[in-house]
Amino acid sequence: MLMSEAPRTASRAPSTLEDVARVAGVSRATVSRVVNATRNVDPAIREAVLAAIAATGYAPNRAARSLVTRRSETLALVVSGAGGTPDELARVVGDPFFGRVVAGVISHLRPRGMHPVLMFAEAGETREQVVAFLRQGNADGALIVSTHAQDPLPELITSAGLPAVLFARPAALLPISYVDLAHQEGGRLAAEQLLATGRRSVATICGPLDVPAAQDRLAGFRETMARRGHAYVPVVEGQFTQESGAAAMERLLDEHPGVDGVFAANDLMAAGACEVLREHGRTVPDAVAVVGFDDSGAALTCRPPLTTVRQPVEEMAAEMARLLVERVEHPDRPVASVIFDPQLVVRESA
Amino acid sequence: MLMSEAPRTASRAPSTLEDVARVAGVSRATVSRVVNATRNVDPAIREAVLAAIAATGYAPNRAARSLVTRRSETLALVVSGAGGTPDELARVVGDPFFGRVVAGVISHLRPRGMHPVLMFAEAGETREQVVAFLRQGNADGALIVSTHAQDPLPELITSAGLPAVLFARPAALLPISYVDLAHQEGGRLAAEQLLATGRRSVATICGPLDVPAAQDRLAGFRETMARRGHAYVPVVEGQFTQESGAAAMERLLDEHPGVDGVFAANDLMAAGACEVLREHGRTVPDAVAVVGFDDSGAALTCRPPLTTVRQPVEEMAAEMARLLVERVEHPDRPVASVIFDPQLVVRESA
DNA sequence: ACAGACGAGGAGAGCGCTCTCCGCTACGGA
DNA sequence: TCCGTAGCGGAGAGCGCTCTCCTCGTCTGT
Repeated sequence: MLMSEAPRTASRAPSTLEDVARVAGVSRATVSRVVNATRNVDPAIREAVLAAIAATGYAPNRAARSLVTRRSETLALVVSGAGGTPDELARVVGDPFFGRVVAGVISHLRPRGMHPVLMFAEAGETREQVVAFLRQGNADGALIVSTHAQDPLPELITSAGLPAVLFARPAALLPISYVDLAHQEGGRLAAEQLLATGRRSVATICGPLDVPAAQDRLAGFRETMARRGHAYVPVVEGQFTQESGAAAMERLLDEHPGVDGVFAANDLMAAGACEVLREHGRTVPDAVAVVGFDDSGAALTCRPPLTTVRQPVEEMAAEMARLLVERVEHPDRPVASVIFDPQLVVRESA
Repeated sequence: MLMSEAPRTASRAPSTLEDVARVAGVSRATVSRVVNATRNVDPAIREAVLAAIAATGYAPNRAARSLVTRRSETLALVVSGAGGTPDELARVVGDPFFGRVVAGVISHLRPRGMHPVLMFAEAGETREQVVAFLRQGNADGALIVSTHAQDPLPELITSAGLPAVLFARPAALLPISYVDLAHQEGGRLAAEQLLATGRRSVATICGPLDVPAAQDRLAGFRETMARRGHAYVPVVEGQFTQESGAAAMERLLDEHPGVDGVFAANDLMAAGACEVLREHGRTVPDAVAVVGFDDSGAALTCRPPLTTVRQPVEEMAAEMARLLVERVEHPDRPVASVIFDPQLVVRESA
């Protein structure tokens, strides 16, 4: 192929409905009806229109359509609370959790010919940008994944009257739809797995206690342990990072040397714990069993591979998309929430 | 906050330019000029308009604007060649490489108030969707990251006359802009590191040889080795997967038991090689040094952490965005390419 | 003091599409 | 035979914005 004159499938001026109508010898309205399959059209005319569309290489102009339908057929996927630097961004985006969210969202949107716009909001101003973006009609609604519990974005979106669905219940009471996991149930699964493998001295590394999900995981874990006769369970708080998990494990070994089972509120902390245990010569799972949470990539790369509590993230994300599309189409319906059940994935660590 | 009557920052009918004009007592044109800072406007009038905008809660309608400007102020970020199932999607999106690309793109786009639309194209039909999406004016251009060398999307886009920038040089000669890495230089860095650590019997696990990048890495590696007196270097071809890296290492150990240094053309294969070496009781780096390529997450989770050749992915992605924006604004300028230099990251494996 | 130039606001024509009417034809029942 | 009705195509009015003129007022130069 020569560099200079590339073949022009699309010629200079893109063709319009008017052009197609002229070629097909019908009115704009009829072409529109064929394009949108909006009313019965005589088969012969339909064919003629289709031929004209092919001949002219017509592609409907989305801006013109949006202008009258007041719909962009686009959703925003907002990661809120992410840091602004490329490094932090890369960390968030590179997180397998994010990948699973995107995959779930896409799986619902793609069959509908929709594609998400990716946005990241952190400092005050970028949150306003998100709201402005939606208010300008760039997107019909927002799928919001907050990395922090106290994220103000849901409130902003709600008070602007824009459709949105959250991943995880908002910290404050808000008239907004969300999907979430039965975190307590996840804590219960972890407890039962540890007890089932015969552990007698069990501790837990919980997540930051201002995060509702971390609270719930801990509560479910504790309650189940208590119900099985373990009234006291040592708890150390981590920050959902591998380092904090390692530090917590050090402390646990220090204060409770006899520990033989650990539930970490996410896989990253569990991986940190495993590393510390190995350094201390405690084999996993023989000396100490470890259960993680999330079933992230860390669960697989960890040695040994982690037994963990899996969130059906893809399904949850797909449900978010479903809820949002539904809300965009029927703004009058009440907000809804869907809670998913976690699942225990047994690998080698417990 | 009550669930029923949320405060309406944006009232029912969004206000238009017309509304603002009426409130400010000026014409639509003047308001437009203020909004777009397109011409000098009398300070007093300007203030009045600004006040009216605040009072009405006006947000410009993007569809209407796009209709006349023929610009969507949106770019598509296309991952082409990705699998269609949620699992495969999650794998691609969860790849730290993708995260770094997104971070780089965002870092350039966000200051300009632009946000990328995420699209995945795999089978034939979804590629057409991407083209249709662009032709409808949903996005002004495409940033394309192909996972396979023989991806037909660049050709499709080019022949439709749509602006696009590729990550990595296209396999076929195409009038299209791209950014790429000096892969040969990367191969050279790997060779020199292995030689610098005193390795005498060096082999390489190269990537699929239909991928230009794999060829270049191999060529750069070989040439440097040859120049340093190592005329023959055993080569085993891998498929850029951890399994293929492991298999290649097995074969290398079998055919060349004396090997004491290995350059794997990506980190995943290097990780596979490390695992096999460990199983065979060869310590890394003492018995065998291993150098990877990419500096992906695998380089860090690998035991020992990999010495590897890093691509400045964020910068490359940002440059892609820059090139594309430039091309959208000046379609008549010739296509351009920018080649980045790799960097050796020394960790523990070599 | 007057002509010319310049600067700034207003009027109005669309951008390409959807959607509500309206009109025409064909057909069925009384 | 005639009217009611269903079905389908056409006409035309915007959707909210930008942008090109046009007009008018003011400022400069002689």
